[in-house]
Amino acid sequence: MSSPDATEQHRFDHAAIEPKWQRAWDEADVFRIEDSAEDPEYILAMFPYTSGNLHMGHVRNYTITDAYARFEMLRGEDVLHPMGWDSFGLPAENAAEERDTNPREWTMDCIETMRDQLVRMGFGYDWEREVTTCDPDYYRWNQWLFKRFLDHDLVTRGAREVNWCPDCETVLADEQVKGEDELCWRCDNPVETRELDQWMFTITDYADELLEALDGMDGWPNNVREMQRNWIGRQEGTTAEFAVEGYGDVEIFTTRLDTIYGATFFALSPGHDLAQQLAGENEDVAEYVARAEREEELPETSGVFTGEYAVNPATGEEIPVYVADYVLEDVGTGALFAVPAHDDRDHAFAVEHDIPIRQVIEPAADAVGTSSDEPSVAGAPEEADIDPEEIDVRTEAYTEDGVLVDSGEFDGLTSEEARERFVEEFDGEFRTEYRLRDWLISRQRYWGTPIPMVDCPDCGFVPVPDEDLPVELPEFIHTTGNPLDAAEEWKHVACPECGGDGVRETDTMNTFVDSSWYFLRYVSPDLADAPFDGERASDWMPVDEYVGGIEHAVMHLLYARFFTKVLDDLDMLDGVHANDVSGGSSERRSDGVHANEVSGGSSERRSDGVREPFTNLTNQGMVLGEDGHKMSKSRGNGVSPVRIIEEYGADTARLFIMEAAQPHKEFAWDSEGVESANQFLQSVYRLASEFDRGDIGTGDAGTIAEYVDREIDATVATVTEEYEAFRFNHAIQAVRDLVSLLYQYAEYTDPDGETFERGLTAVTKLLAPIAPHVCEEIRDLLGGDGMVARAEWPEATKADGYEIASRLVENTREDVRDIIDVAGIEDPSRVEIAVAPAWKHRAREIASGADGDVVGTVMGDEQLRQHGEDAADYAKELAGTEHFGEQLSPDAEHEALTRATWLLEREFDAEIVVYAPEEAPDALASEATPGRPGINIE
RNA sequence: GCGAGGGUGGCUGAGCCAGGCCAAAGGCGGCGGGCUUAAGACCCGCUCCCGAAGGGGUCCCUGGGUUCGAAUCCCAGCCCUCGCACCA
Repeated sequence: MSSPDATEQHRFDHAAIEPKWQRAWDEADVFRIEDSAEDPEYILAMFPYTSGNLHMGHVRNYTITDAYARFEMLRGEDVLHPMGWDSFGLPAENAAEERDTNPREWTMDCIETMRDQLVRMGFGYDWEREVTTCDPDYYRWNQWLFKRFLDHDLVTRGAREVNWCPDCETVLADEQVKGEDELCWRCDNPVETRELDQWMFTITDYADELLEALDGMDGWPNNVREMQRNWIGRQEGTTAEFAVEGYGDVEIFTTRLDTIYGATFFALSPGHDLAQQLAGENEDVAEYVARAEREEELPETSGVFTGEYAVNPATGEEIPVYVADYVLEDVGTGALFAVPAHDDRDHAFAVEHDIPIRQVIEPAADAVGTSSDEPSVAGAPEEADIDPEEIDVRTEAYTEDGVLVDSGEFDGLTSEEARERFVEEFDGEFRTEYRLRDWLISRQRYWGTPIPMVDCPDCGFVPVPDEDLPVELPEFIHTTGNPLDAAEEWKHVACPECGGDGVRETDTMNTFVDSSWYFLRYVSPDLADAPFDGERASDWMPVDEYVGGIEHAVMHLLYARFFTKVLDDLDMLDGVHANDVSGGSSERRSDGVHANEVSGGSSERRSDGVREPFTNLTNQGMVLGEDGHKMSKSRGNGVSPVRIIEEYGADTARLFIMEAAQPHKEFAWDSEGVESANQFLQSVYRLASEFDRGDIGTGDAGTIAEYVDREIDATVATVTEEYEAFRFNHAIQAVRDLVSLLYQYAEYTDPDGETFERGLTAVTKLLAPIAPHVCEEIRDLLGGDGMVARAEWPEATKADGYEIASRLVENTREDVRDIIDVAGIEDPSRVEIAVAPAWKHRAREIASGADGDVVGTVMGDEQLRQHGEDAADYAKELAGTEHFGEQLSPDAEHEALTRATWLLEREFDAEIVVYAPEEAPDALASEATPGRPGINIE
């Protein structure tokens, strides 16, 4: 594999250096953060589920936070960058079954393995803050918090429809029901639905705030906020009652009360109480309801007439009542008045069932949409009117707002006015409906947090007293159903209230409860008398940078927001809002996924503070397999992090991942890219090593050193900006360019030792957040004080006029190339370069300030007139220029080109002469203009 | 259907928010050269068209518009990706 060639001695061995530095960091407590730290940068990655192995998604996620955390540390920030384990959950039970062990042992083994892998990746965590959710010291606080929620009426218990596997005797999550046939994932038996009493958190109490606060969260990607908005699904509408003779009033919910005059039938969902009742009396209805229950999906227009009629409160008319599957039980009230003229589904149903279609809304330009707060652009045609004549509701529903017609005395009202008006007219009630349901936290599983309640025949459900917490899990029992249910000894307990025979609640909590506040536990992981130190949490929160997968866009991120708001309302997080108002708003992220508008009118509640756990959120993109598809076992395109660590080392893996794409974008694994990352690291090491051994001779400082110095400063400035903006790939590119420049420098001449070392040191620090091990090794080699992990981030700004000078040099080089190419010059021996004389700069200056008569203004200048014809010609040229970019002074141009002479010499292998402003031969100087020197090639 | 994000040179992908050396970064692929016995790796150039001195032409999904000036801003359309959805 390795032949001992010359460069071999300048290679590093990742297998040797990585563990070495990992140990060194650990021994020096580099990543410890003191409790006394004040408002540290809180950088957090979503903690992993303890599946047993890190995958590339984890590696990417954790490389991002680690690099950023190290960067902030180097800049002198206190950094909180903790790690923990999302370690409860059903897979552990299954694994335990398969392997004949128990979930605890299995999980603990997984944690050991995964922690080891994290360490091997070189991730710097404060392991003293490690949090493990399946540890009783953690989940006791789930129980404690559950009780506080209970105290504050945020817990309810009620019947819910759930998936039930009769064979396994347990509830299943939706994800655990396979395919269209709805089979149990474990035993392949058909799943039933059952109504069970379940514990729930009333997250719906916070629906409005959860929704409205999203507008101000400009550190979050738009798509996540939108997904949460969709999920919460607020609908503002109206309820009203329709009387069905003999059966009383039926409540409906509608967002289009304005169309009520057009209601030509009434529809109930098959699950609606009245539908069920009618099924008992009418065979057709019974048959249809049964069919709807049995079959997954009925045709959209299916339905059955019940023989009953409902009274339209607007018209007093009787309209037929149907049971129809397209009416959903859990939307609104499960009953609606149908307006075929103005709703697509109602329309289709009416056509199918031969029900009249009555138009009651006509299009009207000024009634479309809501208030038009944007004055129409001058000259633009009026808001596209739709000709009422062109609307034919017999063929298609007209679903836009408009003006009422055929609505009795209300004709002419706009839809919006009508909705307001009709609420009173027809005894309706404004109501806001949500798609969001209360959060069902009950799970009939073993491996979770026991819900701390005791069911007493006399007292009902009684909470376990705080002093008896935690309710610990009993020994795992292999059984088909819920092992807690089978744990007889554990289950039977005295009622805390009356002392009588009670039975423990055998449901455990959904594991999303664990992850809804773990970021608070990191603040004070060992605290014994509270879930977290409120004061410190108030100072340290919110999390400044939260990074994780998009799959948690709704569930976890919504629950965590909910918890944070509740904890604040329980006065456990006093300072969070106060702190949050000023700090933490995200300036960065020009990645386009963030909000472009901040809500103007903030609600009153928000003025109290943001009450949000995560200021900036980044969803890292997926790491795809080499074939461009999602990595999966079945495709066999997975790449194992451990294998990569072994073969190339953690630094290479980290570098490759970070340079492959910006964090939020997906990218495909690419073994050539990995190879290239590795080679780059080796070449950085080689350069340092050669320099260290004196293989690179050193000479005097001169213009080349000046050039290199400026590039070093520029690189430092660029890299700093790019890190701040989470564009690590751009940062790496800049470092690569600098390394390449250093190579060229050493190749061209004996470099100035000081400059060269400064360059190497800068590279080491700039790269350290991403490839920390090699950088430590190089720093060691160069004899730096202490570790890079604790070094100081270099400070530098780009030199004055740096960008303009770079462009000048680059353009000049390109021009030389062009000329040689186009003129077909075989072997240039001499290149003469002359910057423009000062008077041209002056002319340009004057021209840029002139309005109108450029030539006149320029020639009006006494000094310029002395240049006669030449000045006039140039003035004409300038007159045609519309935009004057910034340019360097003649001297600065001369200096910039002189500094870059070596690059030209090196490239063209010719003598290079750069004339000072007034020294050039006239012919050459006359060609030159500011920013564009005259060039002569022989 | 509603909403969000996109469409850039052979591919990938920056730039777009804050319009101006933008024929448009970087990478890949391709071409030429260096190094090498050779291959690989590495290094240096080229890679829209025309051009015998740095010039000209065309170009950033399509079509309009704003502007002295548009890949960038505005309008309309087409297409893609994602989220939600028999949602009253």
